[in-house]
Amino acid sequence: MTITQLQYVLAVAEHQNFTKAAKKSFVTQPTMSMQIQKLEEELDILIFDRSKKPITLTEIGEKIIIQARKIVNEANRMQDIVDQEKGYIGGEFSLGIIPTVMPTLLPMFLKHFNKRYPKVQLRIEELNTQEIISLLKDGYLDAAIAATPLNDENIKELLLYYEPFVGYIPENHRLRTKAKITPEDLNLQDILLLEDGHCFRDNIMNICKASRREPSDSFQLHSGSFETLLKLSDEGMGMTLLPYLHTLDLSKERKKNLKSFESPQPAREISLLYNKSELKIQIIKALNEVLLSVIRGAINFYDVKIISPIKE
Amino acid sequence: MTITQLQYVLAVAEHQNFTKAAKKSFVTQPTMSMQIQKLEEELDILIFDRSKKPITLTEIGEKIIIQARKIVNEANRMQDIVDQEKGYIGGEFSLGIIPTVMPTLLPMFLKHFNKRYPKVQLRIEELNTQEIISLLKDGYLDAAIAATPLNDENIKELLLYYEPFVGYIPENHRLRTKAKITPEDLNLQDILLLEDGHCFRDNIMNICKASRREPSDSFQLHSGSFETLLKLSDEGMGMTLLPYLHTLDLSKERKKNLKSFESPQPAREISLLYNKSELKIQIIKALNEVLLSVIRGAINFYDVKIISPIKE
DNA sequence: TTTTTCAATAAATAATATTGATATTTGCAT
DNA sequence: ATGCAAATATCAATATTATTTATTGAAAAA
Repeated sequence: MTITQLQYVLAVAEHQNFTKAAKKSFVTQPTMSMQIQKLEEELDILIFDRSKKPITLTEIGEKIIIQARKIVNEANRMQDIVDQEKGYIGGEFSLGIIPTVMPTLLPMFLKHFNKRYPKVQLRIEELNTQEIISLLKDGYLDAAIAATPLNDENIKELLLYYEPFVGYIPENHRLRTKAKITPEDLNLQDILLLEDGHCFRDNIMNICKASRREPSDSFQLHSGSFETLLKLSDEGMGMTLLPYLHTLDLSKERKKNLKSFESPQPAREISLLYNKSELKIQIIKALNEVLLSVIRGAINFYDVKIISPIKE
Repeated sequence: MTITQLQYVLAVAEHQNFTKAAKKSFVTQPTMSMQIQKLEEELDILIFDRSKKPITLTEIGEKIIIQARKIVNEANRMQDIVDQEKGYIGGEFSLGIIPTVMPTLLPMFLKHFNKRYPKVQLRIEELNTQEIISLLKDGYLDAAIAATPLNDENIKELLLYYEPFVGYIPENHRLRTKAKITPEDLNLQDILLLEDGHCFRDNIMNICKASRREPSDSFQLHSGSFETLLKLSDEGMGMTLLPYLHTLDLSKERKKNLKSFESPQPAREISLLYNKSELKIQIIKALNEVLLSVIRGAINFYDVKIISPIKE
């Protein structure tokens, strides 16, 4: 059994197709077939059920790839250990970020990070929390930025910042006259929400739940971007809630509609996440440092009340 | 990097000698040298410091072998997974046993186990608790039998039995007239003990400590075998304590000198130990079953007080 | 049926591990 | 110092193994 064979098995399991797996592994298809056959022969079992289209894993094959992934991950970690010892920070690094953090945080740190660690090739992807959890566990992502706590024992969290929610209240709204708002003021009926799948939506549902209001199935407009919500709100369709960093680059006009919560402000917790296996931990630490240094200037809240990002 | 190369590195790290490592790995010395050089070149570091005699690991080499051991262990586990799936119980299995358990337990279960699992090649070694802990962690032992609890998070324990301590009181001893003895009766001054390193010695020290007597540095005779202690005791040199299973095959004469403790009897806890990585878990489970079935007939105590095997 | 897709097979080749023979180094004793 | 012994490195030859190109075979799609 060789590490290469295990990588081939993982590739086929991923693509469910020998030819594609071969391409992705930069070898020819016969190489794939033969090496996997050799491994199957050595273990004296069938890993793949080739009778089905597309190819599937056999029952034992499922267990084989879990173990194969472990071995390959540990093997990759060897280079990590050497790099760390040498103080070398470089290589490919893939980072997932949730949509509601992406546009505000990315411009703040990307340039800094690239400048300080030019040998790290960042691949950044916008993903929702569920995707992030699953991809982190499978080792397809090296780290991610999302709302926490997740309470997942396989994923470690490094706290980045607390980001309060800020109300965006259009003219003529019932809350317009209040100086500060409270969770009890909120009514899910007239809050414009992002579409399902965004944890920010769940955050807000949890604020409202915390104030003991029942969520309802009435007609709600859901959108994937805050810009849309803001426009709808400007049209008088209701209020909405924004994460603090999003409020910084609103127009003067729109800033007049902002209304913050009474202290302790409800806030979301944003953290850097990574797999407990600590693969590429030295890059993760570098990333964390850069993020913290960038954030320190922009955001600084202590008296906040953390709202869980999990659907409750 | 290949798994074979990692195995070679582990072999050299173990033997501190390329030539011996090569022999043990069934290859020639040039193979050793070249493959390890190749790995060192690929990682661009030196794993071994060849200037010292015997060869030592470099600072980074220490970290390399820890990771190498992980990878090789996980790789070995692959065959395990397949075996388990097939219900196959076989292969080499190395078991450590503490000296004070070895002679009584081994004859009881070895024949049964061999008969039931003829394809398992048991390699049994007599080791003290400290050696067992260290070898289990390093993966040189697949399992071990020792006194517990160890409270080591890397080692799992399967309880086998509780074995009470029994007093062996020669004629004319001050305790001879008592029907049953208590921990408070004991005085470390006149108890014959096994030599240092045996956990059974520590067990007894802990009984005495539990009865609030100070251990002393007076002249004590220490031996490695109970037979010696018994002979000395017969000569009137003092009393001693035996584990229950050892009392079963004493001569009629000697059995007259036995005196048990008042309930709850102080007892040691004997368990089957294995690494938390659960390598060869199916053999461990098989071993546990056989041990339990054999012990069930011989020993059966519930109202006992467990004495820690750890030096306190 | 014909075409397309995809994995298996065969034979040739390239890459790599291993070996036996030998050189080099180091420590140690004379 | 000199020679010896023990151990690792090096070299060239060989065996083994992975990979490739070309082709076949089987199953699904047109």
